[in-house]
Amino acid sequence: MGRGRVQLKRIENKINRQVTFSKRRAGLLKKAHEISVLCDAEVALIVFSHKGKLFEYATDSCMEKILERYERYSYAERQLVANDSESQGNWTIEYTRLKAKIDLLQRNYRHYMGEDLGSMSLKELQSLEQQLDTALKQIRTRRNQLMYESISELQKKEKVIQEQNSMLAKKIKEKEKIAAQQQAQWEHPNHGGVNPSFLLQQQLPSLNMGGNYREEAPEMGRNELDLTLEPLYTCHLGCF
Amino acid sequence: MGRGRVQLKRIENKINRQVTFSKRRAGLLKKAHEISVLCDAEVALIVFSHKGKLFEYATDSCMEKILERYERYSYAERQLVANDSESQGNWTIEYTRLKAKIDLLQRNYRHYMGEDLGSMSLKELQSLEQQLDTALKQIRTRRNQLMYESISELQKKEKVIQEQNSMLAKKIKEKEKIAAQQQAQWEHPNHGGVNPSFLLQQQLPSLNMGGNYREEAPEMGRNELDLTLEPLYTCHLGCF
DNA sequence: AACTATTTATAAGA
DNA sequence: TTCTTATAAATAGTT
Repeated sequence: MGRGRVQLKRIENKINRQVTFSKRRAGLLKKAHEISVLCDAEVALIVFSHKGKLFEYATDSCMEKILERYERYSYAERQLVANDSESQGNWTIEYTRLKAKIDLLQRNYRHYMGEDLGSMSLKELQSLEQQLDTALKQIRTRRNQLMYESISELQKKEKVIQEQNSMLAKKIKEKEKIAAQQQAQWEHPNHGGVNPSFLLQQQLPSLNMGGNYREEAPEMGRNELDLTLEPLYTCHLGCF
Repeated sequence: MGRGRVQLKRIENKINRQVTFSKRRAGLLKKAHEISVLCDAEVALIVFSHKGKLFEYATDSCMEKILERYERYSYAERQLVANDSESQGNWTIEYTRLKAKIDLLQRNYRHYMGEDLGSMSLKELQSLEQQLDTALKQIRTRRNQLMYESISELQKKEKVIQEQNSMLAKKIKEKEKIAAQQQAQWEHPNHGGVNPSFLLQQQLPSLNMGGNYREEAPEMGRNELDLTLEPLYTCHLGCF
């Protein structure tokens, strides 16, 4: 249906295939829905694109129910509701089925680990290779995403801490000012006398050093260092 | 599509509904197959008629495989369903154990497919990445090995066939020589007379043509062509 | 089941 | 991706 007769074989052009997939997928889902409504049928449609993306349609949006029904139909023996009298008979079958499932999964898993490849055909190998390649890409994308997230979180933290630091710096500056004023007041009234500000004079240089550090803080890259300064300041300030 | 626009609602007339179902079902299955082939997609289609009859299509006739893949995709929902049915049930411990095993395997498997990576830490992702990378390398090694094996086998075959060809060529050359000698013997004794070699003279040109082909044979790339010549030669030789 | 008038789907092009 | 359009396909109603 379209401007040319179509060959029933894989479309080699990638772009073309993608476009056709997009269109036909829409058509297929629509038709599935139509037959479901018009004819009162129960339809389940699952489509995985070449790239592995999932598209699905299910009557009444109840895929699991239909798949259950399908399984029941395929494995007539299967019964989920187990009454004690009935369950005994079905048990063996169910058990066998599960074991088979495990076997299949383990085999697949081994293949995904690059083991036990001897039994695979060239075609299977190529398919596996492509799938793994895709998976690896996805994993790397996810890893990068995680790393970026981690980085931006660290940057946020850095910002917060820097703000804290500059706030603390401001506080200390004010305290210094007050301290200087107090010193001036004390020094002028009692010339040449021994006074209690002796202790304060000893402490001032260390406070000034702290002041210098504070000015530099906003340009610092390592927040941990700044953080360790905080209790020191608090301690000094606590002396006043 | 048809002689009237169609309302998207259940067809009440039973006969009509049945006929429409039949027609549309065929169309739907066909389209499912087409998108699968054209776009290299994996399709599973399940249709239960109103009466409960099952119709299905699956890419590569492997419904279970596709359903497995689907289940892996919609893992979270499946988990809920599983928990529900487990809580109501008389399941034995063994059954639960097997199911747990399957869950674990499927989780790992999903990770190997590059799906459901959200729950993994950076460290886990890096480990997975490395493992997959290793697996991929092994798979590619195995694939290359298979291809080399295939190539060397073909080369062996080619050699055998070429030897066969040159043997046949030799045979024909000898036969020609004998034929030429016989002709010479017949022509000399009866000068100008009509003789039975008339028939042979007619055949010689075709034999020479065959001879020319034989000379080229060792340089030919396609053995099949040479093989088809074999019965022809045999036939000509049979005339002597 | 076949036929055919129409409606739909869609391939190709923009 | 989305729109348009020419054409192939699907199919509703009929025989």
